[in-house]
Amino acid sequence: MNDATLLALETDRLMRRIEAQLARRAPAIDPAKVGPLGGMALLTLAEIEPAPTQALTTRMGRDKSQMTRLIHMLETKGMLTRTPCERDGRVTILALTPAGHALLVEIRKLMSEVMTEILEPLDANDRRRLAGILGRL
Amino acid sequence: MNDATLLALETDRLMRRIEAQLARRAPAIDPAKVGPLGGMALLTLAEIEPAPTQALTTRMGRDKSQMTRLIHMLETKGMLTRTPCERDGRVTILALTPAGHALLVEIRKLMSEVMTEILEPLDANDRRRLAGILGRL
DNA sequence: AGTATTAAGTTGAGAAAGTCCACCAGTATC
DNA sequence: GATACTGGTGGACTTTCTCAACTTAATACT
Repeated sequence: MNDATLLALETDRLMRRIEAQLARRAPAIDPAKVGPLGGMALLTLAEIEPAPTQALTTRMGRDKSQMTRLIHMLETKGMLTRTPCERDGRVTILALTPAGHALLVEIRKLMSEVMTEILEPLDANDRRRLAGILGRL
Repeated sequence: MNDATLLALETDRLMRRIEAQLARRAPAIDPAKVGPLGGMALLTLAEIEPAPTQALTTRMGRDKSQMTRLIHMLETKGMLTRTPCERDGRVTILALTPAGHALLVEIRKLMSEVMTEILEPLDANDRRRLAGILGRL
């Protein structure tokens, strides 16, 4: 077995575990039913808010049409606002609403519970290293 | 932003990049159209072959019904064989066929191309560390 | 032995996620 | 001002995922 290949498989496994854990506990904190992808979008948006759709799209690595629909869903649920950009008539700027921020608090709490459980076999050094490495990729 | 949360987002981003790169180049080497998930399954099976369906299922972290269908697809394409277990009448043992192994050679080649590209910003030490850490998770 | 659980695998149905393509409306280029 | 490009939208479709019901086989109970 090739090293690089193994690495890809293990990354996939890790991601699946994270998603499974989240799915198991998410119902409790997701009354608005934004779904896992919606949650990801909110988390990602929080990093760069306010930002044009395009920025969120590339950051999440998803198709733009998928993003359009996701964003509209989040807008109708009151989690974010879409305001047209003044400088460029094509772009719309996304920003979280207070409700969006409130939901994020819950999502982050959940996420950190899940991650501490999953990262449990790692010591503090490993965690720092992992974070550093992922940051560079 | 919480560290653990960031880590999950970055893992997702990484996985998406891997998948996107694979999808971009896969058509060339996938005349049998096993698809990305099929490729993953073959790679994973290669690690543990011969193995019962259940082992592959848990290793891939997917739902068993999904796995049933995926495996049947791979069987009809001649990539693996399903033989009933003698000891336990419930389980079926999966094994790669020569065609499966042949396809795997291509998949691995592709995978390692993609991964060297993606891991390019890391030096050898980081790669070893990352592999070690993922192995422990 | 005879019933009750539990486990492996299959099937159905439907939701969620992802992909591909054509399109419109602004913007930039020349 | 015609042309190409970019951000975002919508339609149609495939793949992946999930949930629940069911079959058959093994195990546990007592």
